[in-house]
Amino acid sequence: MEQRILLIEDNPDITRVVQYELEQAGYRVITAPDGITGLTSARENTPDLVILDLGLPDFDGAEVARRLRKTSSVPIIILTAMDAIDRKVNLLEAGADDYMTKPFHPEELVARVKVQLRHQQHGEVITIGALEIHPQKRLCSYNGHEVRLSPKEFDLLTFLARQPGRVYSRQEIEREVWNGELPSNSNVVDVHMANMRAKLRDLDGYGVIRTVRGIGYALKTP
Amino acid sequence: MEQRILLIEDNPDITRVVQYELEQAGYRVITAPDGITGLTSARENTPDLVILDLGLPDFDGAEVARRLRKTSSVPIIILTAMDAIDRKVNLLEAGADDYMTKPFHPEELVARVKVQLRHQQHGEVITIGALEIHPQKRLCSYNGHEVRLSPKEFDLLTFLARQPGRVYSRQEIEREVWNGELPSNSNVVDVHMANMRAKLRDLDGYGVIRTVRGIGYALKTP
DNA sequence: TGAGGCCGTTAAGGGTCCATAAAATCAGCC
DNA sequence: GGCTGATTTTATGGACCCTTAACGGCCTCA
Repeated sequence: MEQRILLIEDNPDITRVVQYELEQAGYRVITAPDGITGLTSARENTPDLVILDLGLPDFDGAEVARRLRKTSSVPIIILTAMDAIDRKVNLLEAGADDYMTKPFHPEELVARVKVQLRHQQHGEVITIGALEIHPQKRLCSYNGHEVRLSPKEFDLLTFLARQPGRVYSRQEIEREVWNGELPSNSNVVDVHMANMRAKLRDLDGYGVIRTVRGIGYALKTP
Repeated sequence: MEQRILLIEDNPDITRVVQYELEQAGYRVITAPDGITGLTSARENTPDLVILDLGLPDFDGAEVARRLRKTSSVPIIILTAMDAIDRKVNLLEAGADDYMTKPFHPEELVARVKVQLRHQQHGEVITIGALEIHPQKRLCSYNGHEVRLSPKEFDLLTFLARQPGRVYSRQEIEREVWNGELPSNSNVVDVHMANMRAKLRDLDGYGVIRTVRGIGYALKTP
């Protein structure tokens, strides 16, 4: 299926060139001249990727990126002037996946678009030893065998997998996975850990989850 | 085979010029002076491409595009006055593939027609295991046997097929397939899934659609 | 070695979410 | 204007999951 790219850019010259290059590469391009229009269009057209200029007439680009991120995980590529490059950390933090400084070669932009879409296509995979987690697909496998996890179990394991080896306290886990809404004497976390361990045990996944007495839990690194 | 182009345009002058150019380029041209006639003609003649004027005497052009799209994915090129250009996003949303602002050079229109027909020619096919989807023809088959899907069902399946395996939330599905216009407690999505599953079940297409409790639906990858 | 906390395990209750059928509404077509 | 099929709503039953609570084991420190 034809992939759609939303280009949010106020400069008509840049818009025209970029649009042409992208269409030559086989993408459908939707354009918006300012942040408001762009956000609306993103909601209506659900593009596969967004290219966003920082210097928009109405909004700060980072603000637009942040708002996009609130409702979607669409990849975002930022266009920025050379002198604004020191804010790149902020951009990546705001949810941008890549950035380019003006002036740039349109072909390079196309190349980066392809990279982002390929990432998106394959979907992130977290690998920890024999354990594989596909957050997009919500699938998990051990040694190539599927592990059927319940929703909470999957969230829990994915959370631990964010930093394998690091010990997370029950409080941290409850805050992230349960949004902090649990009675103080609940042992739900323990129960879920036990259930996951049982499922992994059936696949020789002994000791994937490590208990640190008095502190919390962690995933064992290979 | 000679390709047929349906031209829906109320201005006889434009009609004559465009028809001449297209016939010179080797296409067969069918004309219609208003929306009703155009829609009827589209059904009867199954053209390979439709050129549609926005300013029709009876209907809004976007409305005509939407109706065409309900039963066919024939490429649509919109003709619009310059001052209506800001509605272009709406047009693309309504299902238009391209647009031209009046006045235009007839040769440019012919060029765009060629581009659209070339895209069409390639006849993209999405294959997921034994499941095949032809977005242009709006046909779907399993193990070589045709699956008769309703328009909404087809849109739904095609949407899931954009990234096979990835889980889409009901919200995402409603945004894309229903344009986000659904009461918050509706379960239409579920019902359509059930109906599709029933149709696929008749062809041994067991378990093509995966339910992810608490999240949404996904297509199973082979 | 014994007490006290901490953790593992289990099973049952209650609740949420989903599948399905059937009824109701809508839209296109003759 | 009625007919047909598509779409949506409503209702019900069932599957699955989360949580609670109770108990037993193990570790640790006196």
